[in-house]
Parts: sequence; C-alpha cells; structure tokens
Amino acid sequence: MQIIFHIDLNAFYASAEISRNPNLEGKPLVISGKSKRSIITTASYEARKFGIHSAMPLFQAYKKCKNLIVLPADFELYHRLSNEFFSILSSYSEILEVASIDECYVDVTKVIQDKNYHPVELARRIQNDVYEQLNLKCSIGISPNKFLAKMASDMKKPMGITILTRSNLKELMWPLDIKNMFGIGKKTQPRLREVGIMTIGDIANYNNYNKLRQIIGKNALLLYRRANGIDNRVVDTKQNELKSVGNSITLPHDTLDEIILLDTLKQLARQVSMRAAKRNLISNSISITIKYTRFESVNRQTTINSYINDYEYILSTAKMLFDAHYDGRPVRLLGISLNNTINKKNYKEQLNIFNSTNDIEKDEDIQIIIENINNKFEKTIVTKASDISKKNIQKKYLK
DNA sequence: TCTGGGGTCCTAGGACCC
DNA sequence: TCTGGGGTCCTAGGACCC
Repeated sequence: MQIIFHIDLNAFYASAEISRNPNLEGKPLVISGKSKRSIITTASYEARKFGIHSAMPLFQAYKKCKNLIVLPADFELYHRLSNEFFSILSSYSEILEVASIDECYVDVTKVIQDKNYHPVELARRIQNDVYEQLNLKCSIGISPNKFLAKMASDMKKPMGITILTRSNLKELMWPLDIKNMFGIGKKTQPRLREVGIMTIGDIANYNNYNKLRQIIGKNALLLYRRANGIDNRVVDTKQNELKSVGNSITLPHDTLDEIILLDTLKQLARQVSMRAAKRNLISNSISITIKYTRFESVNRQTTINSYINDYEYILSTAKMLFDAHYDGRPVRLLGISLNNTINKKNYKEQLNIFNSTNDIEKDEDIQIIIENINNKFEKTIVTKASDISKKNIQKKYLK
C-alpha cells in the first residue's frame, strides 16, 4: 500500500512575514492591497481571532480590528521560501507534486520502508526540519491516497499531523459538512443541501447516488468514490510545469479612458512577458479578460503559429483581441494570459511534431513581428480585428 | 468607502479532416 | 432523391482552489 503525505504551510504569506520580522509575532496581521477594492489574501492566526479571514474585503476587516497591520504581498520572499520548503521535502522523497505555492503531495512509501520509520515519526521529522530551517509551521495529512491526505492535512492546524485511512474515515470525515469536501464549492453546496445531502457521509451513501448524479453530472462517481476513500491518482512529478502565466488588474475606478486602458494593457503585457521569461516559458495561445462589473466578464483567446513570450507580440495580440471584442462599457478589470505554456528547452521537441506547412506559417509570424517593430502592425491588427468582429456579429444574428 | 489575483480542470459546441 | 461518424483542435464559459 502507498503512503502519501499532503503537506501544507499554515497561513503561509502571513507566517512568511513574521518569519522575516519576528516583531510581528502575535499581532493581528493581514496580507492585502491597500485600495478600497482590496481583499485579504492571508490573515495571521491572531487576526483570525477577530473573525478576519482570506477573501474578506479590507474595509470589512478594518471594522473588525482597528489596529490591523496590513502588509502588501512580497512574492519574491514567498517564492523563495516556497522553493526552500519543497527542496527540504524532496530530500526525503523525490516523488513530490506541487499543488500550489504552499502545499504539495509527497509519496513517502519507499522512505518509510527503507528507513523503517513510523509514518508519524517521519512527519514529525519533516515538520521540525521545516520549522528549524525556515521558521514556518506546516500541517501534514498521512493517507493511502491524495484525496484523503488532502482532507487530513486540513483537520489539525497549525503543526498538525493526522492519519486518515479507510478504517477511520467514518469517524473523522463522514460527519463533516459538505463545505469541507475538496472539490465541492459555493455553487454546488446549496444545490446538494436542497436534496438533503448535508455531510460527506451523505455523499458516500449509495442511497443518495442518483440525486448526486442529477446535480453534479459525470463528476458524481468521482466524488462518491472519494467520499468513500477511493482515489487512484498518483503523485505526479510531471504536473510541476506551469500551464499558464497571467496577470490582471482591477482598476481603482471603472473607466472608459482609452489612455488608461492602453497603459494597463502595456503594464500587463510587460508583467506577463517578464514572468514567462523568468521561468523560461513560451506560449502559442494568448488570452485577455475584460471585466465590466463584478459579475460580468469575457475571456477572448487566440492561438498563434509560434511560441513566444516577448512584450511586443503579447501587447499587439492583446490589443487586437481588445479592439475586436470590447463592447464600449466602463471597464473594471483587464487581464492578459499566456496559455498552453511550454518550457523553451522543450520547444525543439514541439517543433518536430509540426509538419512542413507550419514552418511557412512561422515565417509569416516572424514577418508580422518585424512589421510590428516598424509600427505597421497596428494597421494589420485593425483589419484582422474588424474581420473578427464581423464574424462574431454574423454568428450572433444569422442564427 | 463597498469583494483580488494567481491558477487548474472540465464541458460543450463548432470547424475541419478523413 | 438529400447529408455518416470518428477524431482532433480551438474557443468560451464555468466551477473550484489557494
């Protein structure tokens, strides 16, 4: 049988700040932007005592705690600590799958066999190592599969260790409310409650399966199996390459100002280009997001014939998409993403898949880049953009 | 004064090819 | 007379997670 750890850094961003500046220890602290529209990214445990939690608007948090300390996110620090965290863990087992900046799955089956550790003993060693080297606390879930490990690491925080297996999941997991089940979010919860599915045990109960199937569809089987402790996914080290790189900005005020919109696109293109280049990633698919209100947004995407990450190309493509699809209303948020990213070093392999006609198309792309540098690209874009608009209008009205 | 920003995965429909 | 079926790629939207 496999032994999987799910390891999660507790209140990571806030803890990282405390680790850097111990004077913050024991103080109500949040990581957040400082504009009227900002929301809390992470709250320290002290701040949580005031009822402050992540995703809460900053103005509400201030109401709950007058002397709240607000720090901006320092992603350089977090990424550095995150990398060190993963590197400590991989000294125990190379079979490590990064799930997010502050959590991962580790397959420790072999270490436990080889060193004859009890799983809890290994977990303690890892926790102590991370705490001594980084001054960060983590929680560990110990289970025979990824789903149970993930559920387990959530049960005791901070510095918790929880064993969750098919023999104790009835006591530990089934009584929990469905909101605690990984994979069931805000939209699905009320729909399940309506038909009387209130706990994870209810999801695991075969008598409810038809109701579950009606609400969730194809995914019902997956959730039913997981609620029963069955999950065959392996810890996959290949998952660790980023598949997209994007940035977005919520503007301080909704705006129609073309200069602000263009400047924002430029800023986003620069950020995306720099971040992709830093990670050596290139992409053949660029998308933009335009948000008009909190609830209304559109995404538009286009695939190009070469893999790139340069500022000029990203900006021109984003502008082309914007011009083609912007409907003239005040804009709340703009975003640019590179999708389908691959590492530059794998580009050659990718090229081998291309057939010969694509090489010609690639040349056309290079031509377009040159035109763009000569500032002729805007013209090309306008034509292309209006073509797209026409197509869309036709799609809309000819049906 | 009034809810962010970074991601992943899945589904469904249309276009296109054979 | 009257329009397949399977596979793949692309796009858009939605749900979810941290």
